[in-house]
Amino acid sequence: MVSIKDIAEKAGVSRGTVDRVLHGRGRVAPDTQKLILSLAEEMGYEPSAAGMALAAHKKKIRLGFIGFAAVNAPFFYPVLEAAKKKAKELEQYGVEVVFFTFDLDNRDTLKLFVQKLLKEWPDIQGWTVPGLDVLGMLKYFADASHDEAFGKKIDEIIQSRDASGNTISKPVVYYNIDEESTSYWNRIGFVGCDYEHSGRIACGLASKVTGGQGKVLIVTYDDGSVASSTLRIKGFREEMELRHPGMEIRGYVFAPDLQALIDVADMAEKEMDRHPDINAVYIANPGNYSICERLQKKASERGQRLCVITNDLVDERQKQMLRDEVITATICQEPERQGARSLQILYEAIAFGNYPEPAWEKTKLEILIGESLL
Amino acid sequence: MVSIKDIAEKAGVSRGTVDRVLHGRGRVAPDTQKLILSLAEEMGYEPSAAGMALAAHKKKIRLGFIGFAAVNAPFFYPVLEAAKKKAKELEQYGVEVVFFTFDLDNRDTLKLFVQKLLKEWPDIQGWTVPGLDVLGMLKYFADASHDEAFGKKIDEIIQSRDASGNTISKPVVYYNIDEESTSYWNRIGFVGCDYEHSGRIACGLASKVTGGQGKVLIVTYDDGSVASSTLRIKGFREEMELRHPGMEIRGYVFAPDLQALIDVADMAEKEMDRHPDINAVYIANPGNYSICERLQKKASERGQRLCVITNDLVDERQKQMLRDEVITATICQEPERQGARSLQILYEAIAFGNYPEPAWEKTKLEILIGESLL
DNA sequence: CTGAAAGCGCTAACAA
DNA sequence: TTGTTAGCGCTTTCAG
Repeated sequence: MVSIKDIAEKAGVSRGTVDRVLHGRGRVAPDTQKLILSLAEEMGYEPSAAGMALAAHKKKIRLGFIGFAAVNAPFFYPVLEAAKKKAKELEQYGVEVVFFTFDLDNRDTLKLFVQKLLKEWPDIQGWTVPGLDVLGMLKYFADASHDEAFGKKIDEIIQSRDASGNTISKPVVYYNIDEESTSYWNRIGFVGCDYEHSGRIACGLASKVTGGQGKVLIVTYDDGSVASSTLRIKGFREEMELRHPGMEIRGYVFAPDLQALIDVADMAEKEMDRHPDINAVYIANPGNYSICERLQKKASERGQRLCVITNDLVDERQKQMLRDEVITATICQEPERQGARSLQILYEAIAFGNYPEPAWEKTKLEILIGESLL
Repeated sequence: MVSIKDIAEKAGVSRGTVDRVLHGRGRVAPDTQKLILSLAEEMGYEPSAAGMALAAHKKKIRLGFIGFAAVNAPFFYPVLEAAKKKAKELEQYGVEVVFFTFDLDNRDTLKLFVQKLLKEWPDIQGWTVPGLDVLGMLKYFADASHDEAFGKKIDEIIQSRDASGNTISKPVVYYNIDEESTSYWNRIGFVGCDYEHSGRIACGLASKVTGGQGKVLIVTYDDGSVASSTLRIKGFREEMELRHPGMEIRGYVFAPDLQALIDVADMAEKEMDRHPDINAVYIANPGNYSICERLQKKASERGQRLCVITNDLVDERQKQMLRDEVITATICQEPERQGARSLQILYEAIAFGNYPEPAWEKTKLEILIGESLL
């Protein structure tokens, strides 16, 4: 192992100088610069991760993790758990992670969230957020609460000042959803799946299970405008047209407004009545999975089996449906990795100046069937 | 972050004493011991990973990775690549990894392997091996080559001496296959899949694709005694009997000896002729995948589609078959993780005394279909 | 049984 | 432009 000290000795300069050259900070005489660089090259210098990490302790790094309290967003439960585990790990590197969670359906949690944010933000050096327009939501919340003080603060939260007093945006890593439009902060990376690809895989599965003759009902638990499910459906359609000529889409059920969410299953049953040849259902985002049981029942009354494809693996009930073949397969997107890697990437950026390349770290799209579970 | 120094100051002792208590090395007065332990507890002491890693630099850790040169064992290519990547990473922690690879079909590589082993083994502090009886194979090789000197050395290779001069076995982490019978070395962990579970998943897939009515031909590219495929087949059968009453196994093709390997595809075709209702083939270990094309052709002559399940993802040709639906699905076992984690576990054991718990780190069993690839 | 001290590799503040 | 130095947290050796 060749260290900075070795190079310094061989070059007849101090360790500080070598450090400056290697990191391009501060001015160094061109000759020594060249000497040191070539020396580093030929001696095969590799920085010591342990040394760097130890030195980074002095930075007293604090990161903020913004996420959903998992009560009404079960998908985010494993994300949050994994983030907490990673936080414990980072603690061993002298890093503190502050968790800011809220539940969109619960104004109290939002209020607490805002209070905590107001208290803690100044010395948080970087953020991890679930690619939604969190700041926009907060602004909306501030308006709705007539909380002008908070409304004004929001922009500051993501900013810090550099040595010369200029404001600079703090680094932010997105997870789960990549929202490029929220460009008001310094997005350095994204950890999440390729939703279109997810839809293609769903189509492939449905095709194989139906012998290439799938007649498909598509169901989404949203108003049809949510990025994740529209992208999945796009992928599904494209794959179908490209490679599965025997398949057709028979219907598309979604909830035009929030109230209608409870009617989704009814609407889906009606579609099945209208199209008796439907033999596959694609549920493009997590929701109330009791729909699977209802549709499967309808199919069995006809003496058929239904291919049901879902996404993610959110609770024990869904797992049981997989085991019972009520759900044929579910496509997952490594939620644990989304929580863990987003924090890790942020840490490495702040501690060592390592910016992720490429910025999009794609999570695997895993196919799970009943037999995958234990 | 509370450090050993903080505890030492509060307890009015030196850092050395705290260290001794925390690691149970050396004798410490019972009172101070208690004091320090309670102090550590209440102050919430967590050891700093960076500090430990930096201090571990002094150990000059050298690890040995034993594996197959990937020429005739394509499964091991990604394993080896991942191990090399991990080795680069560990290099940044002051660790050197020495690679010892050989090709069982090539005596020259074996000879080189042995020479390197003889030269390097004394200061290698731990090993990573592909759970096969590598030492047994080497003994066999030594006998066959009349290389007595080497034959005698073999046992020493995995041993070192402790302070008092006693021989102790060096820690060894297995990957891919867990061979508990090779108990002559100190196996501290294993990274690999659950082969029985792999078979269960294969059965579940075949069932879903055949509407629960699969008539299955099982093919293995070995003499029927290799652990990985026999376990997979066991899992397949068990799952079938337990949960898929409509399925049946129609035939079982394997190669009684090495010569017969080239006849496997012929034998399989014959089985398909004998049982015209065969609609699924399970190829229980990697081999010559041209068999898939031949059997698929036979099926299409009958106007049928065949469900073909394979294991692992070894080359471009197999990938193309997946895309073309010649292979319906393949079940993978995270080869990259096997290479990377086995080294990481070994490092943490030697550097920090962290022994893996549980000893078996199970890799995921991933289902890949054509649409999973790009 | 305990303390003192050096050192692992790197960084950053300060002095020259 | 460069050198010096202290320090990040932990381990280990050497004295006592």
